[in-house]
Amino acid sequence: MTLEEVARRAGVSPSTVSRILNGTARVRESKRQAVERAIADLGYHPNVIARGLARGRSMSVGVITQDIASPFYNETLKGIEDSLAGPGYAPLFVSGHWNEAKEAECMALLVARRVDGVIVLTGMIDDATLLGYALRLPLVITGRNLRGPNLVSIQLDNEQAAFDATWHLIELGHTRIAHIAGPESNVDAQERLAGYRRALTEARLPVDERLIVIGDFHEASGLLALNQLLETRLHFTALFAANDQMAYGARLALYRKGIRVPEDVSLIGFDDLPSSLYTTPPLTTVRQSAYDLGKVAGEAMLQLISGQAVSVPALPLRVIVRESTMLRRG
Amino acid sequence: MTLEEVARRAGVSPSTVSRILNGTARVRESKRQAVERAIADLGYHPNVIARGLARGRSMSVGVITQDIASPFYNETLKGIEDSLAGPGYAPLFVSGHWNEAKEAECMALLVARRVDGVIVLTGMIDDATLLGYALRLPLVITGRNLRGPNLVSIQLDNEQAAFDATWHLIELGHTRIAHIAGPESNVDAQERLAGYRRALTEARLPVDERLIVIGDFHEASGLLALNQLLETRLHFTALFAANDQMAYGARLALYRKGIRVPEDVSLIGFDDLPSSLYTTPPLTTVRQSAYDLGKVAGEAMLQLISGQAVSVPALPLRVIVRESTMLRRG
DNA sequence: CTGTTAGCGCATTCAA
DNA sequence: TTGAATGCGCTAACAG
Repeated sequence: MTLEEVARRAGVSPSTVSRILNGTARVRESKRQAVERAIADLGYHPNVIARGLARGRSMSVGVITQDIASPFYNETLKGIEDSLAGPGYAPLFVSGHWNEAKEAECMALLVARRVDGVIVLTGMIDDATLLGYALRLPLVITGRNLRGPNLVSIQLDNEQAAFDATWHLIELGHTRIAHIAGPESNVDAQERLAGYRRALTEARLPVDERLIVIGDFHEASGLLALNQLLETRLHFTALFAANDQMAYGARLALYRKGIRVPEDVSLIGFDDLPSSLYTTPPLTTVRQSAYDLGKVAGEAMLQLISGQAVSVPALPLRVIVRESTMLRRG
Repeated sequence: MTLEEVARRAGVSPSTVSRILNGTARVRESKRQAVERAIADLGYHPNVIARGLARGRSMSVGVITQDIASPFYNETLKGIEDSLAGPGYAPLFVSGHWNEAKEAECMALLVARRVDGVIVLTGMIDDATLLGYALRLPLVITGRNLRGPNLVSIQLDNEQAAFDATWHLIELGHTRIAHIAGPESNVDAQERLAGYRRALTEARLPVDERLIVIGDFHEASGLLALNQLLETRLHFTALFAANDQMAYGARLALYRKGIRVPEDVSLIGFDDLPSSLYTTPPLTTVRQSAYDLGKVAGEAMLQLISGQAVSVPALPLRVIVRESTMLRRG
């Protein structure tokens, strides 16, 4: 099924069919109907590949994610998919696996496929390289503070949200609050740690460095971190994990030791993964709408592509109080 | 950067460059080197779109999933991505949202983009339609028993695995075993229910239909189902949920009522989601390697595309005993 | 072994 | 308003 066959069957020229398909010019009503009939009869679908070649646009945007199976970024991918679908764009997902070299490969792959833009979800690529890419195609990037032409970065106020999370614990009367941080190289992790510190400081509480232990954002590291914490025999009545997955790990470690949540220690996470509503007890956490993040990123990309001014709405973060935190006892 | 510019810079014809790029024919070593230098100098990347047009192959395969953010199928997508990456294929993910009409749209979108094949992860489209599509392009489909040219279906023995899961409970001494089933229209759900029934029957235990309640594979429905079950005031000491997500919901409902797992009721799920290792207590479940499923599907697709004979390795399912099941008390 | 010549299916000039 | 001609970047005969 080609456009030419449609044209022949409708008794018009290929250009006319193309015009009708794209609304590029006015066409006599009778011809339009003939063409539409032909399209229906033949079950014709325009070849997006050919169209891409001709127009120089592929109608697809690349998305570099770290792991397509990440419970947090999944939701973001969904948001991207939804925002792009309307205007006929398709996302092309590639995984960088937290690896700078791999990420560069991904970018090359996307460039080779002539995507019309790339959305980078918190990548490892350095800022300079990224600005270089922005010279060639529109870029939307999350979790970074970058300014540049052809580039928009979407940020969430991790620092403030971490402050709020820690503050929630403080308000509940906790003074010995441990923190499981994310990888030191990760900007989000740094900001969350900073927010934790600021909250303690503003509350005139000491920051005990021994109460801060580092994980890698996965469940296993949360479990490990908590065991480390326990080995120090330091006293603490509350725990702030830099993401929900690590909170899950910590929660299991606590369970293993017979330490109750929230009676013995209050636990708060960060992300509000869908499953956090179903942990036992349901996890108090910071909601960042991963879905909205994706949606906003996709919309920004569309604006970038079409040359419009981009406006990025604020993405609010807020503490969702559930049952894993409670007033300090005694 | 086009192939033509590379040719000019290397002092050869475009065809020669193309041959070197594709290994289509032997080329004099000196020219090869000149071309390779030119490619490096220019930072040239072949235009996959143009190549697709010329060859009639897009080097991409469509993947129809129900929800790109599904914790189970995520892993599968990852497997697909990995298996396709080697030979230079890229997956194009689209979500059907458990909706037959939407799925048809997805298929149209994929056809319009001229994907070289489509992998359908347990779709809602009926078999006949699917066989129709298989006339036009290679199809790999999971969770169904279909035979046909240009089509391979990958199945897991859900019935046997559900039997094993139920049997595990029976061996632990449970005789009153409830089941939270998946949607009646879903083949996997049907098979799991059948396996549950067969296990009871083989153990000469009565099948109490009131102990079977239907969910939709999401957490919330598991919670709801359990509450329904509790309202009947029927006695049961074990529960088999047709997937882990519903098991999570059920587990929370139990927690809310102060019913202990596994002391008061043993709980077993199905899927072995990554997070099932971190629930409290860690969930006994049936492992189906979602990742392997994807890998196998991707490999089958590659074989189909290249016209090779397809061989689908068996995908074993097995019960992973963790801490949510125990011997029946008293 | 290599260059020349046609398309792949479509959008887009340019004329009419 | 419409058709004919041209080209997007590449591959694949076809000659040599």
